[in-house]
Amino acid sequence: MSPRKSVQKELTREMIMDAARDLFVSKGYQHVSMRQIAKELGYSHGSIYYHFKNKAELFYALVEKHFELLDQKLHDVLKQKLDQKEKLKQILVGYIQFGLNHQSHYEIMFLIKDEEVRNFINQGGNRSYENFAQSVSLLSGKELKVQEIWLLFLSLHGFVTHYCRIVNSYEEVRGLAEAHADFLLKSIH
Amino acid sequence: MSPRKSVQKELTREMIMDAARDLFVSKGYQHVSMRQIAKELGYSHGSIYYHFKNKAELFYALVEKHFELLDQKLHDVLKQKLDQKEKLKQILVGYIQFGLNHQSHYEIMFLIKDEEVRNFINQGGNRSYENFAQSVSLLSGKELKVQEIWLLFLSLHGFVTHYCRIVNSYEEVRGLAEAHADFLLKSIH
DNA sequence: TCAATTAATTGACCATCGTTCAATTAAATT
DNA sequence: AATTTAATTGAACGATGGTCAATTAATTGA
Repeated sequence: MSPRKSVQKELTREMIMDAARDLFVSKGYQHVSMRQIAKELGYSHGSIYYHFKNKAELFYALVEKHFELLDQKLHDVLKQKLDQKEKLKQILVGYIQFGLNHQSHYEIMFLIKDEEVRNFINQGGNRSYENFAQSVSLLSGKELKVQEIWLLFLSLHGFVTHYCRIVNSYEEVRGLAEAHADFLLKSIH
Repeated sequence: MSPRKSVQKELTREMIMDAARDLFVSKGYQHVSMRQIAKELGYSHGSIYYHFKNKAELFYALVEKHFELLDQKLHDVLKQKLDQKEKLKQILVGYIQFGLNHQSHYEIMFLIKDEEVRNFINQGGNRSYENFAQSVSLLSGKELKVQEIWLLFLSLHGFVTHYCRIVNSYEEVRGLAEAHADFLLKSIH
């Protein structure tokens, strides 16, 4: 009701991000409004603009955290006790798994074309891709052209893109995802 | 200015589609408004709703035609004088070419997640895919699992998806597209 | 301690969107 | 010529993302 609430009740970036995450994940970027997020929090929509420049920046703040998660996932696979061939497959499958279990964020990371959102991306995306590429290169056992790794990535990307929003979780396409990984690995062996 | 203009100046579905096509292709589905289309035509925005139920249906009317174009393209490749291996590659490359030279429509055909638009699709998309799959199967020379063809398609799809809107035409990535086709063909040979 | 300053929140406001629909007028039908 | 039908208009609706003066709490300094 009143401007400037007592300090215990002050809105924080974290509070906004928590509310926004749920909505974005369940409804997708386009179908969540700033007013909905504010309502969820019990604040006016204007207040969000005090903490985030606009909707795209708010979403990107969430996405950044998810890039870290993707990096973490890769790291986890690498330190598993598996032979190289197995690890390599795990990386590919793990990438698909990540994409399908964080659909709304994957959309923003790699799918959204909006100029606005576009401007925020790229740093995180490139870093994540570099990690991916280097790991594949190391584990493949043979000299791979950078181009080949890129094409491999695009092929994984196609799988995720297609099943994003068609499917509700990775589990629904686990078998096909593994087949896709095998299919692609044939190209580099 | 007046309702019900003289019959020579009557608005037609074709007129609307022509104006809309240009706008959609240059700006993308999301960034074209019904008012813009109407303005382009010199009519009020309401008039479009007399000819099309809504924006999604208008767009889908355009997309249907592009599916026919895609089918035509496939047909053209098939009747070329090439050995099977060459034809197969041409199909893959041709698919990418089509996607990148009709970006805004490709988006709707295979990328858009909006419920509204979703409902209109599928018939055309499935038929086109069936054509693609059957051709690949015929030309591959060996018994391919349906699953393999599907994964091949998803891999092509990833390429198109990524370069859609990053690039302005197929020409800019011709070399890479051909490399992608070669890369994928290694998986089924 | 209390005035001045700063920080956080509000909600009216703007321009835009897709869509609906009563009113209007030209064309077609009787 | 009267009536019916078909096509077009533009005001209106309920949304959207975003801005900003006004307001009030917290903080700072004298």
